[in-house]
Amino acid sequence: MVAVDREEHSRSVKQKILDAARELLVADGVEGFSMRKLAGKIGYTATGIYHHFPDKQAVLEEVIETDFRSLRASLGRIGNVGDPIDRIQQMGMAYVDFAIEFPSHYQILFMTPASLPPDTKIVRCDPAEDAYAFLKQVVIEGLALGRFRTEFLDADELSQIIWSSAHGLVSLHITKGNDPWVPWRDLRSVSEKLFEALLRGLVR
Amino acid sequence: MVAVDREEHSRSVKQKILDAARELLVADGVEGFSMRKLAGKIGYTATGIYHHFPDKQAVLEEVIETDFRSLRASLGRIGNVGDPIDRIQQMGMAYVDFAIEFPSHYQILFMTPASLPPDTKIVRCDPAEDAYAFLKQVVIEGLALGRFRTEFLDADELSQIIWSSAHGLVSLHITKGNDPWVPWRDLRSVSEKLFEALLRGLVR
DNA sequence: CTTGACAACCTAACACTGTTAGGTATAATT
DNA sequence: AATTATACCTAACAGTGTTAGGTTGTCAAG
Repeated sequence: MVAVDREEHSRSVKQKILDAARELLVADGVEGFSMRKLAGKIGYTATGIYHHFPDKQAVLEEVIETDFRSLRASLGRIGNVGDPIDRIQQMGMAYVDFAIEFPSHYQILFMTPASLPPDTKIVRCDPAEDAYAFLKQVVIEGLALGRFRTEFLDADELSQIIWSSAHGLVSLHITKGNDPWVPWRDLRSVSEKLFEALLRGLVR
Repeated sequence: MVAVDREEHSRSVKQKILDAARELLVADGVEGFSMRKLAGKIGYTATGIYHHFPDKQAVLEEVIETDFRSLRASLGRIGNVGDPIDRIQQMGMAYVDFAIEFPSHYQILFMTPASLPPDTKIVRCDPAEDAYAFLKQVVIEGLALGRFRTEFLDADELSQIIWSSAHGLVSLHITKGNDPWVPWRDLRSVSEKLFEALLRGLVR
């Protein structure tokens, strides 16, 4: 076995870990995800994983980063042409669809506080950051076209308003979706109505 | 020491635990809250607390229930008179103010999935449920007065839309409030603008 | 006044968690 | 053939919530 084979093998082990991690995350959720369980799924001991990943967070981040590409693709597919307001609505729906497809991913990405901020030096790039940038860019276009009411001048303020609405719906569904005292309506259809109403209230 | 004194003492111990729990929750957050730390604050051992509370969740619930009364009072102060749309806006702001004042409480109440639902028999009454009921009642009034657009007929759908918007803002602030890549605007002023825009898009 | 009961608290322990230190065997390189 | 490094292991640490069982001290009853 030569060095290149060795690297290849290490890469395949890493991939095996990631696949098992995704499976475990989907099956057992964020709370049920543990290094020992993950290791058990591939016949390893928990410490064995630390030869391929620095820590638990790194494993989860890599799983999430991979699956997050589907949202990136959806957002990219919406493109740069057409009415910015329409595109914001479409982006919102893509965002909701991602949360529906990967609720545990979403939970880690958007519902878990980042550990204390002294990570400032090496910025583990955050997919959430990209999604925000995507939205803000379209908001800026809308502002340039004068599509918003005159009291809205700040792209960050507008982005935060829109992002919050989408996040509120999906995060409540994730945390309270099984509580019997909320007669939940279909998430997608409510989302559409929410975006329509909100944007109607935002545009000029 | 007679029986009544004994009860009184037990109650004061219970109160001491609750006070320490509130302090610990505010200081160290949800993640930093542990039974051993809580016990340490009052010179007890962790197990000692279990003679006054069945488990950790019960301690937190009682702390939260107490402080939640301030939101209940605010919502009650808004009353049953006046324009329902105006009242919804006021309720939203009261909700936001509660989240600002008690972020850790809010995190437990609205951002943590209730443990598996077989609690169906003995319903530990959930303050979140009350808040939702408050909102829904005013939404129903608005519906009765024909204040909403004709496509909105369902009080639950409307309530969920409005609740989501409020929740999205405050929950993102709590989880991502320290992330440097979001230039957060003032939560209260953004909230006001969000509610105005959303309600403008909802009303007839 | 003694006995029994009960409350309130303790120490130990269990089953977990993420993570680190240190050892071992196997494979690749010199 | 000797050395080095990889990939894995066991054991352990410091936590977590929680339970079992023992030790007080104060109460109520005989």
